[in-house]
Amino acid sequence: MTEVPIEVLGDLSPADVRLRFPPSPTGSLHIGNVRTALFNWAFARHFGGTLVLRIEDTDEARNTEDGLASLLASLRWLSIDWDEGPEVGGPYAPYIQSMRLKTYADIAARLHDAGYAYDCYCSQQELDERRDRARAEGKTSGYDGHCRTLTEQQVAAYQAEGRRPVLRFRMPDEPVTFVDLVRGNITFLPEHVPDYVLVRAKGHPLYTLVNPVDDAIMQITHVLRGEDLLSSTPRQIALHGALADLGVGKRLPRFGHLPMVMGEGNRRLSKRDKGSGLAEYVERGFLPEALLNYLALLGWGIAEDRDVFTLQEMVAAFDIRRVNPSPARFDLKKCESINASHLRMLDVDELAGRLVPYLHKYRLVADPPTPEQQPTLTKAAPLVQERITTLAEAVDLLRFLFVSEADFELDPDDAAKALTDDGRAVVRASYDALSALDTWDTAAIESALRQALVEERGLKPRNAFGPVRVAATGRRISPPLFESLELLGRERSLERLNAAGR
RNA sequence: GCCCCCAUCGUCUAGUGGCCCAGGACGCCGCCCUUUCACGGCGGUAGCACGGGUUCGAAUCCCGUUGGGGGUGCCA
Repeated sequence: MTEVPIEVLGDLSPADVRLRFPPSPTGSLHIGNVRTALFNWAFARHFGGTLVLRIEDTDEARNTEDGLASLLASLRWLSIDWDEGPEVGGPYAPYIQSMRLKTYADIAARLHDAGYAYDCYCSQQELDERRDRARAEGKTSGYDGHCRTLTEQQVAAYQAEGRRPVLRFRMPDEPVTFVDLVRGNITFLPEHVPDYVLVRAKGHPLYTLVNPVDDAIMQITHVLRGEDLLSSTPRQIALHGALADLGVGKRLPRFGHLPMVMGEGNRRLSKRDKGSGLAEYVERGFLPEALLNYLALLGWGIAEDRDVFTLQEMVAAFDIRRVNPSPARFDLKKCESINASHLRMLDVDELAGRLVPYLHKYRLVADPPTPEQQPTLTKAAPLVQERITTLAEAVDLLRFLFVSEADFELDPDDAAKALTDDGRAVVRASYDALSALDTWDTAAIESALRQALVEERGLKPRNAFGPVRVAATGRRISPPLFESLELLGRERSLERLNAAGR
């Protein structure tokens, strides 16, 4: 009834807040990781604290060649910036774990010497057998503590067999309770949190060691991560305790576990799902600020009646305690809608600029646009602004303006439907009317076409302008016709009408 | 199996004991606007998982059930 309010800062001053985003450089950023990065970033920026980017590449099997470069590029595209990390340095450099192996080895040795961790000689097979048995008996599966208290003779015997030990953390025999920043109080009993491996038999440090160790060393104050890591939190808290005794790290970070991002149905959004990779969104022409806006909505909201906001607004309003703990499904339709809203919020020059790479991809404009292309693009941008959901959609809408006459072609399907015998007659009439014009602007074009087609020939606007649209733009779907003709210019317009009217 | 987390329209959510026979957004449907496609405007569709408590009063608190998610690795 009287729930204890969750303390976000405690006695920490806002500017001392330190968060981290610790991705593995495994290639394209996953959409779930983007969400995690965003929340950590927003939290740090909200308090004016520090965001650390740390590269967790100790699992060499998962790393890809240019993973780091593309990771950094992705974060930059998103405009998620970091205060310490690769390329910017910082007091705890290096921030790439494969360059910190010595540190981990030292700490592992100290943990071992102080008795916080012990050598475990159990073979994989023995582990599996005992685990299966425990499970069959309805007990917690996980390490059973077999090597916790080995005698010297037993150790000698194992070594004589040629066994190489792993380093295993000795979990304290007491419950672990912590206040999750999004879920409140959570308790784990010791019998449910078995001892776990810190270092492989080959001497290779595991995530279970390096992640908390670096959090401690780097003075991380708040850890925001996916709910999939909730069950491993008691282990990390126990490790932090041991590290503190060794003089590593000053304070236990506070943890907040973000809801999972789900894909279609009830599955976690996985790398294999369509729409799970950031690259797809870049390619389709989502705006980074819109994607981030949508991702924020998965678990967080800025206000009751509002779901479109800027990053600045998010930073100002962000409160981890207001994050919803239940899993959220990624809804592409809503994401597109948010993107469309952001597209409409852009000022025209900005939009024109953002369109360039997409038009350039199809060689419709140069990047940057030529002096001849720029004015057309600037005038065309507002014509598509309310018609597109993603930047890439503008390509088909604007192609007719930038394509060379030699490459211009009519969509066969649209031409067949619009340029019938009647349709071509309409086009011829429009050609006659427009070629008589001495001013070439939207108003003059509109009145000439209305006069010739609607009034004189008695056509419905729909039937009158349809064939003209296809003749001039090549498609039945286009920006507004009269504006389009003006932008196309007199010469090219008449040429196309003439060609299509025949 | 065992442990942890979660539970309001199809989806994301507002709601922290009376303001809620539950509000917003996306989607969907209809109408209006309209030179196409859109934008915009208006209207509609649809939900508190179930069962017990507590209380004058419960979507809101408690317990249970059911359902979903996560974990249970010499992955992270």
